Amino acid sequence: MIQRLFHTLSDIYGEQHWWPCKSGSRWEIVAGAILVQNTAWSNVERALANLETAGLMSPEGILAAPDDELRELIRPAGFFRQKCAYLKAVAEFFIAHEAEYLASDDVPVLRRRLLAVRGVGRETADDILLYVFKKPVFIIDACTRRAAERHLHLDGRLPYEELQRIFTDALPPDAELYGEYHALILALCKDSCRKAGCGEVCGKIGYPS
DNA sequence: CTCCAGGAGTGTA
DNA sequence: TACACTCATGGA
Repeated sequence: MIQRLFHTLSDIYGEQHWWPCKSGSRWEIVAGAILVQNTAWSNVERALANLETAGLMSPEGILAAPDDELRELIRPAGFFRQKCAYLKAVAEFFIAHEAEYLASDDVPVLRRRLLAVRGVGRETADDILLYVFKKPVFIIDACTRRAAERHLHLDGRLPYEELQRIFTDALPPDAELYGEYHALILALCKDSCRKAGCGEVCGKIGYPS
């Protein structure tokens, strides 16, 4: 079921080539992962563009910027007071451990340590492990839970790691595959399937009409 | 106008 | 463990 859904989505939406930011630098992905928390990506793009224009698209730049200035730059992404503090905490961690995270493959340990950083919860930690450091970690977000419920007949309210294990048990540990799958699920999420009058897409997937 | 988007932290029972 | 609450902007 899980593999079939992937191939169906892949046929419909094609290659997604994520993470969607312009430079694709590791830090830009980290910053995006923090800024996108409970926020539309269109708002994150403005904040990232502001950081770029201000010359602060680096962990060192984030740490050097006064809170007042940083908050103004990221304001479009919402929750700017929290996210200002989160970005600084993650910047410090990133500077200290980037090389180590590139070298190590001990995913459970890397994940635990990321979760100890202020502002990094399960989903953000997995965003970073997968898209920044290319570790085979499957991301569970609100869209994944909805897709799991509607198209895989799973309980979307299952605990994070439990739902995650269901996906990883059904798939080979391939970071490329996990990244595509997550991107495809978000493509599905933005599509019409969660609205009334679901069209051709839902028919192919088997969404009950 | 209301609703909500690729969450996380804190407090309560 | 399981909820309720807070944080904030911009688009539909």
